[in-house]
Amino acid sequence: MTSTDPTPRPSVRPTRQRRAVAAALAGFDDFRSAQEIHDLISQQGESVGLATVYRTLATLADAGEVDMLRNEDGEAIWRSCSDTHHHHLVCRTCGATVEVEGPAVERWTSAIATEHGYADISHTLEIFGTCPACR
Amino acid sequence: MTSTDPTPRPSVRPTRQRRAVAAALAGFDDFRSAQEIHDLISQQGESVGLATVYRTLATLADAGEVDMLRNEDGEAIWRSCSDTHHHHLVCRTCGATVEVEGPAVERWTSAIATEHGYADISHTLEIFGTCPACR
DNA sequence: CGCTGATTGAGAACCGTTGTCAAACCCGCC
DNA sequence: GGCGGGTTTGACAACGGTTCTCAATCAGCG
Repeated sequence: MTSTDPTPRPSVRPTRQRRAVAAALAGFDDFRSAQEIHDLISQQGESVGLATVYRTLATLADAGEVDMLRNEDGEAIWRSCSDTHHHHLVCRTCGATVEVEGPAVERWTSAIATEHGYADISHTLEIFGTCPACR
Repeated sequence: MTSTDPTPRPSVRPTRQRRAVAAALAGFDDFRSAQEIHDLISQQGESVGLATVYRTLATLADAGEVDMLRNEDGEAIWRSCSDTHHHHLVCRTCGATVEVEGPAVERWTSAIATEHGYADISHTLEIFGTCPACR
């Protein structure tokens, strides 16, 4: 509210815990739940509280550095991501993930939305299947 | 496992409770949570256990008579639907929903999946925006 | 009418996620 | 190097949606 406030950014500190979460994410190339990430960190000898893992993931997601989506059970799963808009093809058995881009889909969704008079459009599209290795 | 089993269908009985859930669903044309549906039934003087509401919704969803999807918090929300495969254009302000079909999207997703060797494909696609009335 | 399997409801259990709050920590400053 | 104050953390409780349990009840059929 105070427009004269001289410190607009809350200053995110690079702590050991945040580094551990980032490292764990870098070690995966597919989507993992917060608990799995927490387990991996523990197995590597580090100790980071589960609440901190959640907090850090939420921060990273806000910053656009990780994708967060929900599996079919409604659980949140995370993965580091490229910075362009894209969708995912996820193996529902092993979690193997392929990033896919679909200009056609982008065009189709905005066309449909415009056609119905909807503005300020966003969309979610995820594809689930069984990957070659899991069949 | 017993391929000789003579009664493949478990026979779903049309009970008072199931009728109440169906009636509640018919009264909405947008997505509602199980608890909201349960509340509506209570307000109408009927008494149906929450667990029964969940069970009935799950059954209806299996039968393809209602759509179930997840909002951004991961909660399940339901709505009665037409029996063809389709997606939704949902107003993020008032919840107004338009059912849309996208043969192009269906084709695109299965093409992408096949291309990467994924089988047994399913997908989720929802479009969010602001409807004409809410702008 | 009586049988039998399907269905129900109340509440406990479950589980992912978020809130609480005192202790620990980081960083700029003296 | 030592301080000071806001940031971050972790252990744990709390929360909320969903599912499970199981005895009581019900629906349809002979």
